[in-house]
Amino acid sequence: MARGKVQLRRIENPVHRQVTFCKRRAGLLKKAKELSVLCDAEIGLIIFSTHGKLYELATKGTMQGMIEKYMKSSQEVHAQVEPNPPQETQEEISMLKQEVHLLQKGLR
Amino acid sequence: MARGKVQLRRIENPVHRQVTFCKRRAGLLKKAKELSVLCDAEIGLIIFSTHGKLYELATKGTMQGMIEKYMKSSQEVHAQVEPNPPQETQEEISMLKQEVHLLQKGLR
DNA sequence: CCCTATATATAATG
DNA sequence: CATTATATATAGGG
Repeated sequence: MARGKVQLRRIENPVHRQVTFCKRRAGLLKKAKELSVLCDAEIGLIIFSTHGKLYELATKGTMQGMIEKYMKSSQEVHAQVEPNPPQETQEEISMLKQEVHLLQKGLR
Repeated sequence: MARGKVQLRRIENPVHRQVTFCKRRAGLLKKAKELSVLCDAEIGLIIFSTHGKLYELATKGTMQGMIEKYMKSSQEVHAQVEPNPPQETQEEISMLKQEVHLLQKGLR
């Protein structure tokens, strides 16, 4: 955007990072509100800055209500599919499977 | 944006609304990821469509962890327990590791 | 904060 | 789903 393309990696300069954080956070919140209004969706957005400061948005009702609704829906939707296994764990499985595959090829 | 300015109100035409929902939802998720990476922030995003379908994003860890952190930070007194990774998953990892081991021996 | 040049997002259309 | 004309978002710089 604007006078310089941006790299998709952590901005090292703390001042730049802070400025960008403010601007983009505002933009993100605006977009979230728009999506909610335009498409009649319910949105909950939680942001923790690097230093742990909390920013939030709940477009309908409260964040609490949002969370509760999420809990229920989440259980229904992917209780069996991908419940709690952290992404990391899933990735480990993938890696291992791939390795097994390679090793088996190596044996032949 | 684009060939026509947008009114900040609910889109009545169900088809248009659905299309817009898809596009903007994708955009919002992208922006959220970018903000997270660029500014090293932790973001949790929950979206319920008009018909109650859930879409979510947690940029670090799980949504569960995000929610717990939120609970503490917002100073609410909602103790929430996160279930542990399923044994099944852990076992699968063990099995795979062992298999890798055996195959490696086989190669020697 | 405000501005302005550009990068992006996306409404409308093919 | 791909393209394209415009509307927005925003990086860099006062």
